[in-house]
Amino acid sequence: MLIRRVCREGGTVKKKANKRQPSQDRRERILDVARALFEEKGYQGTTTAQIAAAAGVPEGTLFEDFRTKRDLVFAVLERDIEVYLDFLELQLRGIEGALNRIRKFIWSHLYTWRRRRFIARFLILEVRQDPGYYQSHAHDLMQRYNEDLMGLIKEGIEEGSIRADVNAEMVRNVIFGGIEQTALHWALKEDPFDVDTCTKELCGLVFRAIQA
Amino acid sequence: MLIRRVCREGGTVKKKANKRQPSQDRRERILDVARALFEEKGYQGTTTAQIAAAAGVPEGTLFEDFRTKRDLVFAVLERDIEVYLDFLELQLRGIEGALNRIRKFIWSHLYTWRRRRFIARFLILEVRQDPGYYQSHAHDLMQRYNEDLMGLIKEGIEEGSIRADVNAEMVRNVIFGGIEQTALHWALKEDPFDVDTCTKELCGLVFRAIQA
Amino acid sequence: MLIRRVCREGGTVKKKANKRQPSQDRRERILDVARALFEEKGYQGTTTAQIAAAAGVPEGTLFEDFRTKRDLVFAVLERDIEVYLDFLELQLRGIEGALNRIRKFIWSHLYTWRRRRFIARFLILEVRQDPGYYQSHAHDLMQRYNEDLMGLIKEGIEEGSIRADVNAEMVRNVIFGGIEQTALHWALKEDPFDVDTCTKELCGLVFRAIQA
Amino acid sequence: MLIRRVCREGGTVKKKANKRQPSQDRRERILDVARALFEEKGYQGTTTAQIAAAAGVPEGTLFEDFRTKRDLVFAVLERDIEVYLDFLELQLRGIEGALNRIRKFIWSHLYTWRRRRFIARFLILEVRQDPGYYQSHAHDLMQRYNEDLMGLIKEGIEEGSIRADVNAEMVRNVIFGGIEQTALHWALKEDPFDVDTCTKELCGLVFRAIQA
DNA sequence: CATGAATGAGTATTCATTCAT
DNA sequence: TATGAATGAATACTCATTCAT
Repeated sequence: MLIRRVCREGGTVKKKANKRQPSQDRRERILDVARALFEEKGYQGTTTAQIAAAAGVPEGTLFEDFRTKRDLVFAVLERDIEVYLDFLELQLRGIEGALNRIRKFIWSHLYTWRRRRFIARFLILEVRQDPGYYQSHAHDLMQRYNEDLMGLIKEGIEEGSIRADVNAEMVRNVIFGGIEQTALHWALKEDPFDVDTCTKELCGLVFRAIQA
Repeated sequence: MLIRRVCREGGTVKKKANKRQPSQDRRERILDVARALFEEKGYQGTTTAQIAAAAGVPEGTLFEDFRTKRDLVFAVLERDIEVYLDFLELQLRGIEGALNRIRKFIWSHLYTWRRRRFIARFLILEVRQDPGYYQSHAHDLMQRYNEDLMGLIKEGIEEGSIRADVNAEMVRNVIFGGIEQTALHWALKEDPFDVDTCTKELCGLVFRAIQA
Repeated sequence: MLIRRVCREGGTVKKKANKRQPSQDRRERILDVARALFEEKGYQGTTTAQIAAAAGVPEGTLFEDFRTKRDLVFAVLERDIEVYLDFLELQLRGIEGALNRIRKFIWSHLYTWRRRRFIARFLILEVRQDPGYYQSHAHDLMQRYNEDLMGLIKEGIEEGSIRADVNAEMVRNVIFGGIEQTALHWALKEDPFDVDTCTKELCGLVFRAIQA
Repeated sequence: MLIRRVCREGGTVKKKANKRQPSQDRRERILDVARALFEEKGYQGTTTAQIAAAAGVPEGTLFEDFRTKRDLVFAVLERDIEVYLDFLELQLRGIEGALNRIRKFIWSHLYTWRRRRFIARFLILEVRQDPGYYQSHAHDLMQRYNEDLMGLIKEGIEEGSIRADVNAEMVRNVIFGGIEQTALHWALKEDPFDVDTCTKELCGLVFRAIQA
């Protein structure tokens, strides 16, 4: 079965002289354009060929940096989430009181989703359907994030600033749900929201509900 | 308000009343099996061939009743939403007081999503990415549904049962968001929720936040 | 994940008015051109696109008639082998004596391979590497064919026309091997052989070796 | 005749004697692992990356020693065939009589194929399809090998030990064919054959056919 | 000479939709 | 109106080979 090769070898394959690409930049560039394209057209709607073209790399290179297309999305997500979690951690430093920390948590979340529509869209709409997501590092990060909020709620209960009779899970649902609805309207309709105002309003409602 | 439902109540729900009966049955059958398959394997994961086979109709027939596969999903959604809205309207009859009506609204929503995982999954995860959705009748129905809740909230403010200083939009966000988070955990993890308990907990939180 | 479809649906896809193709003819035509191409360029060297183009059918049609490319080769082989076995059976009728029957067997084999280079090439060179071959109907047929020759040899021993001390397996090896070498030189070098002469010479040698 | 071998015997077998040693080792190592991999997974089934990795050389190095992957297979073949021809030449020394020499020829052939399944498999199944093979040194060697057997047959005719009326070509076909069939069953089915027994049986048949 | 990252051409198969009957 | 065979566009991934260092 040597035939196929034979055919290819018939003519010498000459291409334009290629220049090397600094590898690290390249990976970042791919992640950047992939995020933009995924944001614009969804996961299924974006082809690896499009990503490669937009990043100015040959298609084969994509698969050197990322084993599969799916690995690529997860890599985009992970990078963004990690940046966000670092940011969040910094934001929460030096803030006292569970409620104040929850307020900051909400603010940071809205602030980030506002700037990175990609995270909102993919976390809410795309990856949830992918069973692989639940084994991914991105999911781990989100789990921890989730637990962070649960932790803050319980902290509040312990320190007495949050009523002991609230159901922490439902509180989390309401907070995440409120954020998600707010962000979603924007993510889908391009109807931008004001982070400070939304934070104030969401906290206004939620705190009145849970304050001791 | 929910008036529009009332209007359509006079006649039986027949869209193309002149179509001969076998066709009508067939259409329903297709919608039924399509819903089941979409629920099980998602939109992309379900082929028109599978739907046709399961419905016992030739593949070409699908495209007589529905111009495209996308139209078919939307039709499934529309039918379910319409059934739901009829149900909701009935549930709300004879209930006095905005808060009581909102409670019933939440309960109905959770109750229905619990029984029709398809609506939850597709409304939250699939159709939102489809620009066509925003022109579809399904979206119109959801819009009006949305406005219904807004109406109830404003009603409450007017009748004095809800604080005048709440932001109605954010209240709606918190309510829908809370519902969605609750339903989502279930839709994705098969972790069933109890409708009555969840209603009670969600209302407990929300009402404490908005009660005058 | 409705996006991809959406994109495709954007423009109406209009093609040249297609004419129907009588299905049975088509299958045969595909088998014919596939045989020719496989013969010319081997299995790996032939693409499904080439086969489809040569047969004048759209590529998708190939996969309606044959589930996979591999199924297609086996189908070509099976058809040819079946035709050959029918032919052989007819040739052997009314011939008395194991040696005479073996001579006819050899002659038929050479005669057919001479006309159907494809069988020679694929049976000797290509399918043997394919594990799937050993489960295929084509292989079953060849097995039976093999056993037929072994049967004739044993028959000869029983009737006393073949020496009892020969190793039947090696006799078969020598016969098939002799045929194969003869056919192979031709199959590869386009150096045609004369069926009658080769039969005479091969039988001359072999019979002198095995005759009682 | 086998004379040519004798000529090369004076010096050790060094082709590019001026090459520095490490390169020579490397080349051998590559040939060794390539043979093992080709044997195990066939030509198409083996990637140059795998070969490079197994040989512990960078991929680029492969293409310094061998212009293409195809050149590499041929090189493996050539080396094995050369080793075999040297071996054969040695085996035939001091044997008198064409039939005795042919017997040794057959034995050596079977003995070698038995130990180097690679040669059997590639010569019978893979390279024959490659038009490049017929220009390769490996093919030259096999041609000469072929002619060697033809020479022995003619020798036998001249010395009167082989009947003058046999067709030398068909004798060769029967001998090679018999060997190939025997080896093939083993190469494909892992059904090992006994070299001495097979030699005896094959010679038993063939000699009875051609003995004067 | 040696390297190994970069390259991009190449390919089997699926499936929504059409349209000749 | 109903059919279902026919259609062909669309797509992720591999791997032999090159060439800048």
